[in-house]
Amino acid sequence: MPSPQPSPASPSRPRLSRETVLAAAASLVKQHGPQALTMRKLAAELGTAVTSIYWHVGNRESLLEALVERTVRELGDIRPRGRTPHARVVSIARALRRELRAHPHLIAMVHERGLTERMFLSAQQALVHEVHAAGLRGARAAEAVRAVQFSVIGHVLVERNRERAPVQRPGEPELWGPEAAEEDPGLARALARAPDPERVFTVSVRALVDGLLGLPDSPAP
Amino acid sequence: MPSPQPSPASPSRPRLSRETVLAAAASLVKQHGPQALTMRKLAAELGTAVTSIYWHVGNRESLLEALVERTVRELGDIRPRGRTPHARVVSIARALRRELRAHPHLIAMVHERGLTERMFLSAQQALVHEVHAAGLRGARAAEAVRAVQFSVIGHVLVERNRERAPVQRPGEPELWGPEAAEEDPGLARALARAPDPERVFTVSVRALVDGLLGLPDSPAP
DNA sequence: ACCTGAACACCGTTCAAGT
DNA sequence: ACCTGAACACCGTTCAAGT
Repeated sequence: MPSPQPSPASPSRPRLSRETVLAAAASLVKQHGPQALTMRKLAAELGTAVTSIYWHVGNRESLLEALVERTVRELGDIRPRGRTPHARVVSIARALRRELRAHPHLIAMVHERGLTERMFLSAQQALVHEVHAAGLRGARAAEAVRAVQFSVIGHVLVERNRERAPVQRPGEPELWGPEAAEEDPGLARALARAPDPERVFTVSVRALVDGLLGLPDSPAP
Repeated sequence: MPSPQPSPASPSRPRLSRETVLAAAASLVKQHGPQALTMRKLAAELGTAVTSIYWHVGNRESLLEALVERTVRELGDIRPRGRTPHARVVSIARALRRELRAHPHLIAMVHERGLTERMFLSAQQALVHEVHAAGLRGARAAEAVRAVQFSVIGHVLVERNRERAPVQRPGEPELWGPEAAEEDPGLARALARAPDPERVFTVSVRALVDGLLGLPDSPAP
């Protein structure tokens, strides 16, 4: 036994492992998005031959799948805040949005790979609890939970798309010039500005929860 | 002048034009999505050399852009139905959803290319009208319009993603087994079933509009 | 058990050359 | 004005061969 660990081509590099590959891949995705993760760039990053990666992770698709699975597991629990069910549901929605936005590239990847339900399990259970507290039961409760869930995912997807394509042509300013809504200049001004996604989200969720649970100052039906 | 139109390599094929290229590209996208539109497949479809396409449309990206622009122009006007502003806003939202779903591959493409505002102009003006009729003005009216707009786009995006990845793992049935919510078996049953997107959409939009305009049977604030 | 290079079948795009 | 093939720089993946 001349050497316990026969040195590979580049002796300084530590042995390749599934973990190393996943870590490097995660860093590439985090920095430049999934489309920037090519097997060849990844190999270059790791200082190995492209084909070595295949030994450890199978192929590109299962590499991405493993990445997604890992991120979903890392997603934190949701802690509702507030006194009324209304306030607590809104707080869950906001927390959900924050978590999703913290992993911008991964939302779409999770969705495409069918892991959305697992990703939302913790939030879903929290929502069930609050919706119950608000007096909803059975199918109606389920509908309320799913309405909130869909809305949050939808908003985050819209926001992501907007961020990727910030330049809007023709552009709302031109569409909502002073003559367009002369009877309500305040509205025209508001629509001419770029929307504040945070604000749109909050307004929407509040209104949605109002509609689902009954208005905050009115008793549940 | 031996021949008024010197025949190309394949004499049966009519002369290539920007229109022909766009039509063939549109058909490819409609059938198999944007990722199936490769310049080489398109050339094969048209019976030309790949490079001929570049002469007519520049490159792949501007080809897709032209496609999107054309679809946006084709999008029909929205005709609100119903007696109350509430009903009419809901009808606009449903019409919007139907139009978007009629061009499944193009929603994302429109969004990525920043044409969403133009695409929504007609609907936005209809929404402004209804929201005015409901008594909202200025910034509040603008918020309501945008809340509806974001929600519809969001829902359609979520639905599209779900359709592309119909298999959910672990799967809600396993997550919502009988013991999970024993105190409300109706809820557990409802959540164990796959959601009906149409139903979730309707419930969400109704609740959202309730919250934005005031409940349908209560006066506007 | 792990790593390698060569090879295959794909991409989008450029360019000089044809008519 | 329009069309062409050759060439370039990229992909993901397979495979036989090395240690």
